[in-house]
Amino acid sequence: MEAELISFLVESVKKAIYDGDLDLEKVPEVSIEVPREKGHGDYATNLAMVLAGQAGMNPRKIAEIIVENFESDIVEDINIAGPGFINFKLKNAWLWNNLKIITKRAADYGKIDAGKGKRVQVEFVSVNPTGPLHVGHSRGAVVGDVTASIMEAAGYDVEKEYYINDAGNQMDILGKSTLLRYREILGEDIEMPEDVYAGDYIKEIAQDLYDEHGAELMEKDEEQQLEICREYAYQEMLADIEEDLEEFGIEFDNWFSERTLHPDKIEQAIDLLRDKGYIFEKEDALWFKSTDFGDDKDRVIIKSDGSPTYLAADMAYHLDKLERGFDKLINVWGADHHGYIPRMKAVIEAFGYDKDILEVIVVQMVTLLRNGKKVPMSKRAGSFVTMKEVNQEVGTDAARYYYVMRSTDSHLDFDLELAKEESSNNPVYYVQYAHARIHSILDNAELKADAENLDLLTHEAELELMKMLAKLPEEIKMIAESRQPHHLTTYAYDLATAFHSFYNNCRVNTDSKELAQARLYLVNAARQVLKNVLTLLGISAPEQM
RNA sequence: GGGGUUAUAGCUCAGCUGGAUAGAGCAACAGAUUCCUAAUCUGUAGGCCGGCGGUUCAAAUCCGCCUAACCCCA
Repeated sequence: MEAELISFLVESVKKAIYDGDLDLEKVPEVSIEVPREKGHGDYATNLAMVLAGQAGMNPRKIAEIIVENFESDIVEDINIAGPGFINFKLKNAWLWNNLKIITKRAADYGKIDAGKGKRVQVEFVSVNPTGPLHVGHSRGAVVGDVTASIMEAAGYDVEKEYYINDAGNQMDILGKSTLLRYREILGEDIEMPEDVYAGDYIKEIAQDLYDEHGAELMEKDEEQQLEICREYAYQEMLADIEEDLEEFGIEFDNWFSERTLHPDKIEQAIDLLRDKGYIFEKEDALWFKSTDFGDDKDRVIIKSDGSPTYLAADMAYHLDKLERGFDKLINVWGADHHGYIPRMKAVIEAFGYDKDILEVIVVQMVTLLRNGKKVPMSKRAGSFVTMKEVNQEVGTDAARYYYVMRSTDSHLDFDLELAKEESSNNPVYYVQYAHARIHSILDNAELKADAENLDLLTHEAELELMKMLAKLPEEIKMIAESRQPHHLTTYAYDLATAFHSFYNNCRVNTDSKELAQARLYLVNAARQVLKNVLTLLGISAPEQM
């Protein structure tokens, strides 16, 4: 819709320039918005005000010229208001026709080709497999998942990836932690040191290990014991993570193991940078000269003991991503990693790519509250609430909605008790209820939906609903471009509001056959759009509640 | 000490590239269903958009400084 209006406007301006009414070099970027005030029409543009400077005329005069030259078959009324706004009122016929488009495209309605098939990788969650996913990870998981879905709907070729940090010291600690618990099960009196994972899940892993292998580990030397424990715990942890995510409706196209980078890929990445002159030696360590690319200091990549740093592996990993030919790499990171962005951008640039290929969505922290009180969480201390626990407590639909409903820039307070107590006021139920209500209407209908008399749909509430339905493609475009999935929950809510208002104003199954059939057609289109939006959010669309 | 994010109604938050009278939910108050699900709808009230400067025809939005909270780094 916006695109059509813009092209009509551009035509109008071109014509005015050609006729000599406007003195402009070229037609500028035209933007269109939906005015806050309904009285201002369906759409509006500030084009005349933007042009005022370069054309050297007052905005209202320019607006008059544009309006005089404006021709369009979808606009009912066009007028000038305020300091120079041009307001448009659409013909209802356009809205009626859009219902047919929705019906025809069905599950594909809302999909657009703005992404033009560009290949985008979204990497998210990527939690170390040393413990279960906790509530702090959930938000990034949902944000990444929904962002990926929306970008796919916007016409990008999207791949979702999980990077498994399965190499490095934390894996050895995992092995050590498991071994100590295992020996405890065998009857040893163990005092847990500070530098191990203390969570109860380690005990469970150790118990499983014992159930499978009995005491046979003790016959091996300590190095072997540690390795067996490490690998056993790793596999169990990873399986748990995959299961938790799957239950949360999150599936990845690719699970990338850090181990596949050691040591060859890492060496290759370093060699590449060394050839380009970005590697130097100092104090027995190997450094990456990231300050050449705007980082505030250079970074160690190989420590003096010869072991690679996290950054070394991340370099190799991102080189691998770049070589896979993605046009855009989107990483979803927690706010505690934001300081990592400049050095990763430096890495991308050092490899010879545009640093803007990498885009990081920084997701602010989640504070879990219970009865208004902060739940303290520390992975090391073993006191944390898992993703699974929260999802079981409030339900995955509500959990997903809550995690994605706020701007990623804002901190999120998630009160469990509130989420449960207020479940009847939960926005997610409000949206789902609209969907269920439509099914109820359709179940009760004795007639079949028919597009024959859509021109009977002229009630204010009907027009509002149809306009809301027509907005979905524009919403998808805006959300995909801004990477701000929370806007989709706002849209879902507004759409539900438009429907509930319609429901209370217009009876669908009425005595008038023609009107009933037209309204059934409208209601079915609304059902489809609600369903499409909920699907993008990964939330179920119940037919009964 | 340096950096990031946030600050908007009593509470939780929207406000897309600067635009017309700053919006929604919850809470409060007043109403609505002989009829498709009242988990709904309609209305009222509630604001120095953290503070001070600056840019602009126009600032909640952009820039600078200050304050507070959270998070990173030293």
